[in-house]
Formats: sequence, C-alpha cells, structure tokens
Amino acid sequence: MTSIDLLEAPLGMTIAAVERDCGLPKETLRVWERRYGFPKPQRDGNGERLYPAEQLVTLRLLRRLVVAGHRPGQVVGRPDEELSMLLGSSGVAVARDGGLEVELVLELLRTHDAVGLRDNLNAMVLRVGLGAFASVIGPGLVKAIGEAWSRGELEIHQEHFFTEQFTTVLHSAINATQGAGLPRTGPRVVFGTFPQEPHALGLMMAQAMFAVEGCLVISLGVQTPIREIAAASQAHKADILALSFSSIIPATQATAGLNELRSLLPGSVEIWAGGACAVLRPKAGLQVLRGLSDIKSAISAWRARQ
Amino acid sequence: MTSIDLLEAPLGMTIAAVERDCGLPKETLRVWERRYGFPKPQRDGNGERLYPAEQLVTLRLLRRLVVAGHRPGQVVGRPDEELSMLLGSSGVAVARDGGLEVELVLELLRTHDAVGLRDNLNAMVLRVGLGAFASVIGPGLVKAIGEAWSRGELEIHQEHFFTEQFTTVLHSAINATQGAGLPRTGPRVVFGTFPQEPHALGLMMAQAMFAVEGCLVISLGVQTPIREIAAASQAHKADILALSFSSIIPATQATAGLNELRSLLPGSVEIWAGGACAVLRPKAGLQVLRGLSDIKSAISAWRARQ
DNA sequence: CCACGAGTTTGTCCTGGACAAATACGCCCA
DNA sequence: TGGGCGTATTTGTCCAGGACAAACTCGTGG
Repeated sequence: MTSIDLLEAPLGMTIAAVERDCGLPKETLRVWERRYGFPKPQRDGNGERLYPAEQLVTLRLLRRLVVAGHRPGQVVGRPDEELSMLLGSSGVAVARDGGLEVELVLELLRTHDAVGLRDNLNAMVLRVGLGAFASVIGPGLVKAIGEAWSRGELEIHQEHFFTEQFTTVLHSAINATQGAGLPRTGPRVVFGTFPQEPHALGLMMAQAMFAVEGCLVISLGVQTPIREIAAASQAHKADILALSFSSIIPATQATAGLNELRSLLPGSVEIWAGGACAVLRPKAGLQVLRGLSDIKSAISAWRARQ
Repeated sequence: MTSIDLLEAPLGMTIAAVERDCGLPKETLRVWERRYGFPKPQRDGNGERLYPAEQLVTLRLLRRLVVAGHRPGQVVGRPDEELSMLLGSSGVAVARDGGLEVELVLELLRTHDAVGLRDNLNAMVLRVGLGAFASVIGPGLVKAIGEAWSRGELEIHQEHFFTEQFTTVLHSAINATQGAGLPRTGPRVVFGTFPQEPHALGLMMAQAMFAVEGCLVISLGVQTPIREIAAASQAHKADILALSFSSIIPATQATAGLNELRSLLPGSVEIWAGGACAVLRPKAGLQVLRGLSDIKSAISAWRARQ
C-alpha cells in the first residue's frame, strides 16, 4: 500500500511503475543495481527508489537488447549512444522500410491528426482487405511505432492514441466479418494471452486473420489465467485455442504455461501459438505459427485434416 | 532462472506460478504466510515454497473475497466451506431488476453462446440506438455481470469473454459514427483514465455518448500518465477532456490528479469527470457528470456557452 | 447525521545472501 | 580446422525479516 505513483513526479517513478513500464521485474532491477551499478535511482525520504526519466529511456533500450540476445553484463552500464548503435546493428535492421503506410501514419501521429488517422486506417482496410491489413500493414505499423517510441520520437500519449484508433478500426472490421447470416466455414477458435502478457494488438491481428478465413472467433482478451483459458476452450467447444506471445514474456514461462494447458485440455483441442516470442518450439500437441501470414495456410491444413 | 514449474508437479507449484495463477503478488503470499499462517506451502530441497493444489483452491477463493471487499485478516485461515458461503452471500441486495436484456445476456453467457451474444448485442444497438445502448443497457449489463461474477455465478473467463464482445460491438458502433464525411457539430473531446484506473468499459460508453452527439472523440485508452493526458489534450486542441473513474480509485488520488490536471491545462480546456467514483465534487474548472445520461444535456449546455 | 482524529490493518518496499538454470569457455579428439 | 563435452561464469529468482505509509475502522463530538 505504498504510494501509487500518480503524477509521475519529476523526481522519478517507483520501482513498481518501472516494472510496468519497462517489463523488467523488480527483482531484476534491484540486482542490476547491485551488480552493475545501473540503474542508479534516487531515493525518497523513506529510502525507496525513484527512477528518473532518463534512466527509463536507457532501461527500455537495455530490455530490447537483452530480448535480442545480448547479455546484461555486456550492455548494462554503457552509454545510450552505444546501446542504440548495438540495437541498430543487431539484425532486424531498423531501416524505415515500412512502406508508404508507415510513413503516412507516423506523420499523422506527429501532427496529431485524429481525423486523418482514423479515416486512413479505415481506408487501408477497404483498399487492401482485412487480411492484408492485419498481416502486413498492421505489424509494420506496430513495429515502426514501437521503435519510434523507444527512440523517443513519439510521446507515450501518441502511442496510446494510435493503439486505441487501431483497435477500434480492427474491432469494427472483425465485427463486420462475423455478422449474423454470414457463412462460417472454418473452425471455432478461442483467443487469449497468458496473465503476464498484456499486449493486445497481436492477438487482435490474429483474430482478424482467422475471421477473414471464415472462422468463428471467440476472444477472451488479454491476461486470462491459464486454467480459465482451458475452461473457456472447453465451454465454447473450441476446435483451436490460439495464443499470442510478445517478447516480454520469458520463454520458460511460456513453455511451462503451454505444457500446463496441453495437460488440461483434451487432444481434440489444438493449441496454436504465435507472436514475437522467438523461443517457442513446436512439439506434440502444439503448433507454432511463425507469423500472421502463416495463419491462412494453417487453416487450410486444418480443414484438410478434418 | 529457477526451475520451470511444469505441469503442476504433484508436490506443488512455485511461488511465481501461484502469482500467475491466482493473481496474488509474491510479496503478498509471503506476508500472508508470515502474518496469518496461511498459505503454508511445503519446501523443496532448496527451501523454496511449493504450494500444493488444495491451497491453490483456497487462495483463489480468498482472492475473490478480497476483491469483493472482504479484508484479509477476516477471511484468511477460514475453512473453504465458510469462504464459499461468504462468497455466496456477499451479493449486495441482488435485485435482478436488469430488465429483459440483462436476463438474456446472462443466459447467453451461461450457455457460452458466442454467436448469440454477438448477434444480440449488435441487434440491441440497432434497435434502441447507440445512445440508449451505451447509457442504459450497457451500464445495466456491466453492473449485473459484475455482481453475478462476485456471487460466483460466472467464471472469470465468462466475464472476460463478455468484456471483449461488448468492446468489439461498441468500437464498431463508435467507428461508424465517426466516418469520413459525416458532419461534426460538437466539441473535440479527448478521453482517458488515470494510471491506476484500468477499467475501460465506462470510458468506452462515455465515448459512445459523445459520439452520437456529433463530437469528435479522441481516446487515449486507459492508464495514461497524468501529464501525458495533459499533453495530448493540448496537442489535439481539445475543447473537453473527459475522464472516467471507477470505484477502485481512491478518492484522494482522484482529486489530487484532477487538481494537477487543472493546473497543467489552460482554462479553455474543460475537464469533465464521471463514473462510479461517488466522491467527486464539482469545483471551479471541473464538471462532474453523475451518469452517462447527463452527457447529452451537458453537451447542449456546452454548445450554448460557445 | 456527518466530520474528524486515533488506532489497526495491509500491501509494498528494503537489504544482502543464496542457489540453480542458462550460457560461455577451454579442451580433447577426429 | 571443426565438433562434442566438462568446467566456469553469468544471471534471474528466491528467501528472511524488518519497516513504513496508505487505507480502513471505529469511537467521539459537533
């Protein structure tokens, strides 16, 4: 019941707020400070850590590097410029290659053009179709905006605003595909994420991909306890349970959770996992999709199996 | 990097697994053990806690009770039967007065009828209009489902599922009102909630009410830092900043945050607050809306003032 | 009946130590 | 030179027990 970090004081954010913001557990933040001398937060009157904004920027960089495979001992403590260089060189080629759509959306965000953003997102769906929007344009936008944010080129509120608009447009399109009377030719699919996984956009884009293939999509939203996911899959008589993993979820927890789910569900329910979490491995009773574009063919394969 | 808590070992689950499963933070689990003597997990060879399955069942009951308002000191340590009874009786003057829509939706949730729920929600919007749906039916549904959940009549996953469907339908309707070319006669309104406020449904219903009145709605979603809310309001040249408060946010923090926002924003931006948080009081530069139905007349008053 | 102050409860934070899983490194052998 | 394998280092997570402030309860007085 310690003070909630409202009005994120100019002095800094509490350790809990940093955990939320950067996705680094409190324990890791403390042990990094002990071992590497960074982060070095100030302390409030009660000796509690207060992380200033600059260190948050560095921590976000560090997290991306660690996720990308660098070891903390090698990168924690280096200056920001060096970290950015490492990030740039560490594969994934920043390269503003996003295409026209990405440039357009970034410009609309920079100019705070709410009307333009909504109209253009809706227009993109109509122009290229929901499938291409959700599997190509959407991931490109999400990636580019995440990178722009971690480079400090976008404010938090601009990212929030984008997420909200994107969500609205996607929900609207998904709802339209599922209307009464439309034929349903595909499997019943239940969607969810693990309790530690708050990232909703990947899940929604996956939903869209299944929806355009004529599936019945049943979403639980994000952060559902594992046995609730299992219970929902059975209650809805799902053919497939689709789970989304971003890179923030530790690989060990992802595999542990998947194992538990597999043991809770009958073999008739297939489990499909996808997302940026690169460490997932297919095994008996678990199908791993490398990207949103794989969904179409995976559904075809499922149909063939029936 | 501790052991993977795979398939709920017969000996028990690690503390991290319990945190995920029950939603109780590790620190709370340890301090409950220290203070109340429960939970009392076994220890592995290394002295680490291993929670047996029975204690997990109790912990899930306890969490529901605490969320429902019971204090840990009163309930931790009681036998399971007693806890279940408390859960059953904690319904505060139930009164299933919800009307036909509420009964219908509860029944659809009980029978896990995904298609029926979506079709009926969409049909309700068409039948009564978005305004009545968002100000009358929506709040009734949310309230009834929250109560049913706290009585244990609905599972967590059923509530998740409802939230997701309701969100999709509402987003779809809001998106339709804001299409290109439609006339906009009302103010520009930015929406958000404070960082401690994760409840999105109230915010979305408010959005819908403003949208049907011809406003330009610009949502930041939930849990935006206060100075990001202020920055967004100015960047989007908002006429009104609309904030939603559920009852989970302490009144002191709500007022403190509102004061800070008022001081950050120019007088030309009105601040409107609403939601279940009953303690809000209007003051200079702050308008308090008692319910979603007040929004229509408040917008008329705003128009008259211009 | 409501407001206010003292007392209790409760969640979160702290330190510094420990350990096992994961990773890197050196070595031997082909 | 290159590929397995045993050892050394790194790193995330856990532990105990103490502390404190926010939130809540309850009794008192206007």
